[in-house]
Amino acid sequence: MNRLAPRAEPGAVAVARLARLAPLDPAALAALSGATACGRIIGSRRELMREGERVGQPLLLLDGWAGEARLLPDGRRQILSFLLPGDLIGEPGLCDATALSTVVALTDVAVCPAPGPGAVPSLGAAYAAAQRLREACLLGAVTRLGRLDAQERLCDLFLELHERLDAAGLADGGAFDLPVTQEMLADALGLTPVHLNRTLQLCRRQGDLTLRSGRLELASPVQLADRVGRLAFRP
Amino acid sequence: MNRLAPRAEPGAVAVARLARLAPLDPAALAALSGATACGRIIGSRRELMREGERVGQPLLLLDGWAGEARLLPDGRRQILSFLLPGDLIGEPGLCDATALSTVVALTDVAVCPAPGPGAVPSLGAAYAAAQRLREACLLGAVTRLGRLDAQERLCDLFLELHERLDAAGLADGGAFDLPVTQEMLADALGLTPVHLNRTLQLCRRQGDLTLRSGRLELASPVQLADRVGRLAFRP
DNA sequence: CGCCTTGTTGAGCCCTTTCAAAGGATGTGG
DNA sequence: CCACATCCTTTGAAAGGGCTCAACAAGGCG
Repeated sequence: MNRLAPRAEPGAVAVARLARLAPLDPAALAALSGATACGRIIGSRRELMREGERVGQPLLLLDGWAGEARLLPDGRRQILSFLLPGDLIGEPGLCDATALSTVVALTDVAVCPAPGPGAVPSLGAAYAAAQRLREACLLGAVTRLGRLDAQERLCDLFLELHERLDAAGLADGGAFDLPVTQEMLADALGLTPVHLNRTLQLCRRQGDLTLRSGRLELASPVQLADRVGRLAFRP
Repeated sequence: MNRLAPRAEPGAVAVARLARLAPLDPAALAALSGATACGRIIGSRRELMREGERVGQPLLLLDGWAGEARLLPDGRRQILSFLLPGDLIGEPGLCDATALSTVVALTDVAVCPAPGPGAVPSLGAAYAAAQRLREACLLGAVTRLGRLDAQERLCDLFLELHERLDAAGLADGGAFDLPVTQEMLADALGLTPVHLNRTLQLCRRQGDLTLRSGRLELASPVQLADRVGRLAFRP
């Protein structure tokens, strides 16, 4: 089930993504390469963190996708954000707090402990930038769910993922791997799987995208962004 | 229009709310009382910050309500969060960044510059706690908009406001002032004003609340929280 | 007292959900 | 290498929640 293809450099993309958020000095790079060496694989559907429990060691996601979610007592689920390679799970520097959300591995996933920002200021800057980016995405999610219709939501989410994956070097033009089920997308977009599927087909028929065997291609990201009124995040 | 009743102590509730987030030492209290002395009034509907522009001096909201919003090109509006007395507008310590959202005064509002956390660690701790609370509310908003129906959304929002106002000493049992129009509530809940109104009546008929002339009373906050499956935030 | 914003109500339509079932993939075991 | 099981995707039909349009009542404020 979504087995991870072993990469040449386990944490290379994650480190590259952090480095793009803030320039990393040798000390930061050393701390990171020490950490990525301790990576471990966690199976799909496993929980990395549970809402209400103490957050443990903050982690750095090296490979695979995870999801931050809230679970309602009656079984409904809302995915708050997708976590991509290079994203943090839990806030470094904030220990001993209770988790605000549950984090689940959506695919098999590789993680390593996130080095504390303690003695490495450039790493702290990267973490701060990541936190800020996360907030921008959360605000985007609120707007998406509150004021966009199904088709706009879907396109807006795909555009966000494209931006983020592109920043990690994981996008190829308008195309990228989308290793999640339609049900997960539906849980992120506040839709039912059935309606998500229909919306997807609508987008396909309009020529906005193709999605086959876990690979998504956006016909024209910029044009699409303009059409759904998405304003890119510029830090 | 929603004129501010002058208070004996302009920033007392704001300071009290911050103090409840983290114990404030004398240095922090001094910095705050210096700042609150510089408070100024800003009229309803005025913008305090605009998305995409540089954030200016971070502010502390002393009195009145503001709203953090995103505006779509076609006129739709999503209120991301309500800002209450004691809330921060802009992040202290993060200067020279572009704003991620637009902040509007929803009523007449009193603000003062937020003292930088620089030399006062206990103030920094309070700011960090505030930031964390803000994140919890954002996650709550995503879940609300994504997975709750109209009635659940409304009750959940009222419960959040009650919790937050209660922490500021601005709630009286299950009752508090709600100085916003139904249109603003609708913009926060991703509903149309018309449907918000009907939902409100439904809640009234069920005996969950009364709302007259800007004052809301929740019949039984705990019971209601249990019914809509809201889990209180416990730091 | 009259204007203007806000709140309320009605009717019909549309987007999204629900329920149900049939195809397609994918992986496992024989 | 095929058969089977399981998960995921796709499609249909009908119901429902929320939206739109429109008009009217009700307050505040000048």
